[in-house]
Amino acid sequence: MYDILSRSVIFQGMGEEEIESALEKIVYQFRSFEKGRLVAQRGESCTQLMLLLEGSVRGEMLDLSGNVMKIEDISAPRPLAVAFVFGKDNVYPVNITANERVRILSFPKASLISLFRSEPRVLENFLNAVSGRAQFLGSRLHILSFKTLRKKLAYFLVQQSGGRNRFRMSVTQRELAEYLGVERPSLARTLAELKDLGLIWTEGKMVEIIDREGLQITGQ
Amino acid sequence: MYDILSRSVIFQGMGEEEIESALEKIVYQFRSFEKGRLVAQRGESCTQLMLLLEGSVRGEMLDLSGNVMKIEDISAPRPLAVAFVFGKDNVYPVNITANERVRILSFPKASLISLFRSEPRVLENFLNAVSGRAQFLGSRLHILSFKTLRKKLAYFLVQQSGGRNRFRMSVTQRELAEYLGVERPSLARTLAELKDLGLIWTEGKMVEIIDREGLQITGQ
DNA sequence: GAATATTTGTAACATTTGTTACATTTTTTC
DNA sequence: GAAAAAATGTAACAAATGTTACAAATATTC
Repeated sequence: MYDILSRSVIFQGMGEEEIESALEKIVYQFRSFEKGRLVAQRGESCTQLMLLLEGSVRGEMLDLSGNVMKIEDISAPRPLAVAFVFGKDNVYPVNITANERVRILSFPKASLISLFRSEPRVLENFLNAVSGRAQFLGSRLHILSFKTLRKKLAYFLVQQSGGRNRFRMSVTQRELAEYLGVERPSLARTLAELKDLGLIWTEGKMVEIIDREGLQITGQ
Repeated sequence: MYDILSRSVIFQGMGEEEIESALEKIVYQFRSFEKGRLVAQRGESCTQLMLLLEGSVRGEMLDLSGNVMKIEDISAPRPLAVAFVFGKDNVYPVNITANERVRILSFPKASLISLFRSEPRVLENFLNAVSGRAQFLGSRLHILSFKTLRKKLAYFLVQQSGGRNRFRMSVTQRELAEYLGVERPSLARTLAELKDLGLIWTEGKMVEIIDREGLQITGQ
């Protein structure tokens, strides 16, 4: 188990013995859920940091008409809901459901705080995790704040390129469409427009940015 | 100054003398910026926690075509970029510009960490601030993930109502439209649709939810 | 309370995106 | 490497949203 923990964002940078001795001093709990079971329910108060040891879960919300909207997938060894242990609204924002059999290590908030005291590395890791979460959400929000799909896509491509002129798309069109909040055919259409305009060139998953400035200006 | 700090999210819950003696032990810096000056530039690395003592700043990005897009306004005594002191990408995501003359208290990351050690309350406050930021962004993202404006608006109204059937809108249509990422006339049109459907009733800024379930189901 | 600024309601039309469907290509599985 | 599954390209049409403009209502300022 300690090998899994040492690869998690919360305990990274610590040796297995170090983790073991740190955990001896605090209270924590093992929990297992079978496939399809509810790990946490929307609105339920979040008083523990949960760390996935094995398996994966999905966050999803459902409206009154019964539609399920998948928000996110989380796999071991990631923590669940790092941003909801602290802060004002200590309730899960979505239902969390087991995709398969999962094993979870669960730390009450008090244990977490005492870990912060005894292990500065855990505190730093936790701060990094929550901050990273906020950064990720901020960057998603940023891209969604563009009003037209062409702008969203242009911004995404420039960001994805990381300054290089040729790069490989790391996601499928379907995934990218979901990320940008549009339908897949709409994305394909806009991608074709950028190609027709001579701003980019693509072959399979390879993308070449031909006119970087034009790409950034496109759509005003 | 200590009175301002005691009202900030970072030092709240601490008395003025307590704050004063905590600050005596660490390094920090005062800075001032005139109206219109750049407080921090996009891409610049963020190594300090900045706390607005006076005035307000705005976060904005600009693309190569020179268009300015306002992201957010921040007023004293709020901290700037709490989520960028820690985490992987320690760079400002946007330009931060002074709206008027501002005074800022600036804590290097090392000072912050030593504050965390000596003042558990500051640590807790900081954790709450970053978590709160992630929660805020997550909830905005959540609302933007609805594909149609009618769903976004319905969700917003249900959320805003807080369970009550009559409530006062706390924002103008223009602000709400910006929040939802749509144009103001589009919002007004959709609001009128919800009224025509008999789901809500409005007069001035007062809103009454007539058919809560219908509102939640609307638009599937 | 008169003058001014801001907000709201609404309309016509342009543009963008969604929807559905299907053929083709690429990747994965066995 | 053949078969199956997934991903991609594209088209026609429907629906939603943007754009622009203006009048009416409301709030703010002096």
